[in-house]
Amino acid sequence: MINAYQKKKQPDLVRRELISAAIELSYEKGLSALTVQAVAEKAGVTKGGLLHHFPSKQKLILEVFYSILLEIEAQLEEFMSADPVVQGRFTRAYVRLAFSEDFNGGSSAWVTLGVSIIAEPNLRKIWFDWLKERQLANLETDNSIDLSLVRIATDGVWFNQVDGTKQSEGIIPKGLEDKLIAMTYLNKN
Amino acid sequence: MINAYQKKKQPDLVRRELISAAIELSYEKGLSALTVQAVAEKAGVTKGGLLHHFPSKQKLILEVFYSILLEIEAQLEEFMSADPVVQGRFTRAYVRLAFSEDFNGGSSAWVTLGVSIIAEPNLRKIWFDWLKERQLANLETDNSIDLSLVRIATDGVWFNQVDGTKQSEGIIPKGLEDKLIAMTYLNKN
DNA sequence: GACAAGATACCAACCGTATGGTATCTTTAT
DNA sequence: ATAAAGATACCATACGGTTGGTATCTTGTC
Repeated sequence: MINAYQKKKQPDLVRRELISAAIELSYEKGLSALTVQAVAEKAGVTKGGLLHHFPSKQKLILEVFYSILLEIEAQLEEFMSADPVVQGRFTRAYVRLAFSEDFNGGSSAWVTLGVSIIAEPNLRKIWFDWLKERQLANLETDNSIDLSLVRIATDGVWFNQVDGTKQSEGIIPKGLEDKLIAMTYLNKN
Repeated sequence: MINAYQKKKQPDLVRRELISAAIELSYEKGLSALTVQAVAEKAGVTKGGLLHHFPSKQKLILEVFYSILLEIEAQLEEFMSADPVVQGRFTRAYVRLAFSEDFNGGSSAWVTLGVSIIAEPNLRKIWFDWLKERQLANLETDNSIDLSLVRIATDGVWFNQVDGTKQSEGIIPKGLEDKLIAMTYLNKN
């Protein structure tokens, strides 16, 4: 038996591995199955190894949450800067993000984690604070009631996608993305 | 000291008390704080007492979930039968429910529990199955893409209301309910 | 209407387990 | 050599659930 100590050390990789393990676990088995043991195992590390990187479970979950927020933020930026029209481009980015493959599909992981995590009051606050702040930052280009409607509908899309099964396709009609995007170009109602 | 055994027995009341205790707890402290101990205490009963009514924690949560579904169903029925226009009335009831006082406000409890519970894969399935079924039942009156959009937007409203703070008023614009209701009367797009 | 007798409601104490966390060790990297 | 990465062993606790007991409620019988 080869000694487990003799693995090559790749701390950053392990860290990332731990975070995605946490995401996947919470997606597959629910938040209640998110034990440090299970996360560590899934990442191919022992509990001690995990706790070396994250001082507590709370901190782990927090970091997972922030990493998701960061990725969302990055993708939003990307969509926004690719959009030639200024008016409503934050809202459009929001829509496109919800329908993007990275967001649902195979790695729908962090969609679910987002929802799961909103079940926890402290994380809930972080999320809504973030959302509010992003909204304020884009007040000048995305402030109509119609754009609000689109964004809220997008939350609904997001929410319905949590259901991993193909069933959501029955709930979210084909062509909804286009319709929502189109709505962002109509100013005034 | 009076013996605790000598209290009057009110099984039905205690049962209800336990269910609302579970709802409130999950709302205030998150799903992770939902221990049988805490629920029992909040309901003024011992753990043994709780487990007499509900054979397991799982069963308790399930019953809580079903009780919420039942109430939602009842309120939907009420809204629908009060609606003179047939076309789109399921969708309108859905909208009105999301904005109703019973649904958020003081007893926003079960809103949150709804979301919390969706974090649990097994309950998630029940929810989406129910939703799908309701949708099929109202296929003839509520089948356009526009109505789908309204319903999905309503999910978004619901979702944003989970944030208990007054902040949600910044996200959900005044007059959105009227707008959504109005949208249900436009057939064809 | 009284009363036995079973059923129901609930309490108090306990149990096994699994979990988050700590302490300490070995190995690798610099 | 020193620090970081990670393993192993261990601990205290809190959790879900069980058990056995004690009240109260309900029902059936006379």
